[in-house]
Amino acid sequence: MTASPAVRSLAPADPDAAVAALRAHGLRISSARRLVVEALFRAGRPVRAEEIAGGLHGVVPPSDLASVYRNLETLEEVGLVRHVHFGHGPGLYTLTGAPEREYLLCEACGSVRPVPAAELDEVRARIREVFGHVARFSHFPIVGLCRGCAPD
Amino acid sequence: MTASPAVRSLAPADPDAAVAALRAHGLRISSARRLVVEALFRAGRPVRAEEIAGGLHGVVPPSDLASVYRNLETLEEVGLVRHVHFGHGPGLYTLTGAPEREYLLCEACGSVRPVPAAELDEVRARIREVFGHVARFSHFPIVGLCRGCAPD
DNA sequence: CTCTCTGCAAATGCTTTGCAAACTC
DNA sequence: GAGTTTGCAAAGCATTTGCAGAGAG
Repeated sequence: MTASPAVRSLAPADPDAAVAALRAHGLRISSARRLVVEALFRAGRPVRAEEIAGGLHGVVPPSDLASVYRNLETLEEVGLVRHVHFGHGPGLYTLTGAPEREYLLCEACGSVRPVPAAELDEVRARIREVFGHVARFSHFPIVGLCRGCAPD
Repeated sequence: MTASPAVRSLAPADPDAAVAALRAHGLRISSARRLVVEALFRAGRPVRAEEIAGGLHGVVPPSDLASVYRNLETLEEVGLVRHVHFGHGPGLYTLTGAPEREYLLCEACGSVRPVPAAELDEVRARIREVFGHVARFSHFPIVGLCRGCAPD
């Protein structure tokens, strides 16, 4: 069984593929929308809406913050984007990807450790056994103390 | 080995004990401060700052929102209070307690399931084995699908 | 040509801050 | 009295919304 093109459509490899996916959803491709997509690909990590609007330090042209938020929302509805909350700051937006990543946040040193979702499957299985609950750590990270900050 | 009085001081059983703990930290007991403490004991569940300021539906006298926030912050510093975030709304404040509770949040039906922290110790152990990370689920819940909402 | 999407500005929701007066110790 | 803490008002930050005009299909 080989990977079908349909599978790829969930995690486009580049901005053009992402734009094609948007068109497939009946969405129009404005320059503002394309820009958000480009910015997310360029960033390659979760970023604030404001960074995108600000042009990612000159990497893409600056654009309107409200439009960025509207587009991020649209892209989330379509499943191309998601966002995470580390602590109390603004939400951080990132492309949904393969491999999907989930996060461990250290509340002592502030470090964020992204891990492929599969590495948390054992933990997920344990949670499901005990509570019948299927856990996702992609919207909120697993908060605690990283190896360096935990005692002994 | 019997429980010492010192251990109890971390989780006062009533408003007076809590107030005594505050005094022990050199804090003054104003009526606004006492009121926040009373409200948290009365609520018995995580509540919004605004609910406290609003008097918890007539249970305590209404008070100033800014003072409520300031006092919640002070109480958190002292370790008497903590807060949780379920989704995007306001933070919810609660007394630190014995047994401490952590939360499972269903993103489909919105249900919140509080569980004694000890019930998550196995899960915590697994996370520590794999990642060396000591997890706490008290600031952010474990988000996912509850038993009723998860497929098969 | 139609309907979506944008840019701007203003509004919203939660939380923090400045400051003079009130209160605790 | 000295030093906290309050209440009020205003500011701050992230995000959302209204609306007329621009742009995509």
